[in-house]
Amino acid sequence: MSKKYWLFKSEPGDFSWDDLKKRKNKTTYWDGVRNYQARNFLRDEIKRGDGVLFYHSNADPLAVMGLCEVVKEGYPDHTQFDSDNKHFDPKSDEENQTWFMVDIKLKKELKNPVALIAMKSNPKLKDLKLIQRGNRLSVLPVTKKEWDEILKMGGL
DNA sequence: GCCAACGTTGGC
DNA sequence: GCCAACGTTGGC
Repeated sequence: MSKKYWLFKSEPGDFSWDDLKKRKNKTTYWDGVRNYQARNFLRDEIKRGDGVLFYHSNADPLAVMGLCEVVKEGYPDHTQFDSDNKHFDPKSDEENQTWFMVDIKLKKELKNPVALIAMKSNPKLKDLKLIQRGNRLSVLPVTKKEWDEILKMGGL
């Protein structure tokens, strides 16, 4: 099975690249995804060893900050059962697991964060899902070519 | 703060 | 099953 590549969005106000750096083992679970298409990726497609670009949305700058690796494959997102959590889903229960998450570990920081504008103006990235109109997925696939190009732009 | 794009909800 | 209303995302 060949390795796949993904881009995860996070609002730094909620969870930033720096927050990840401070985590034990630089590892975190990726909770709070409440979109079915993204859920399907998390549950079915994202495998241990896959590469993840960590992207800051609703931020300054809007940019890919660094690389992570998937260290644990899809398992139930416990926040769906926690009524104190803002991601609580009353329609979900232990027998009816709706939402899933994976664990990712920080691998490498980009020398230069790759800004959204830079990706938009790079013709090699014209098909990147992140920059397509109306895109709202917080977990989306990236091709090997796009992955390599973004790493290059980031100075790796 | 605005608003376009999209997903979800609920009445019918 | 349709679709209007509403909520959210996320760039600007």
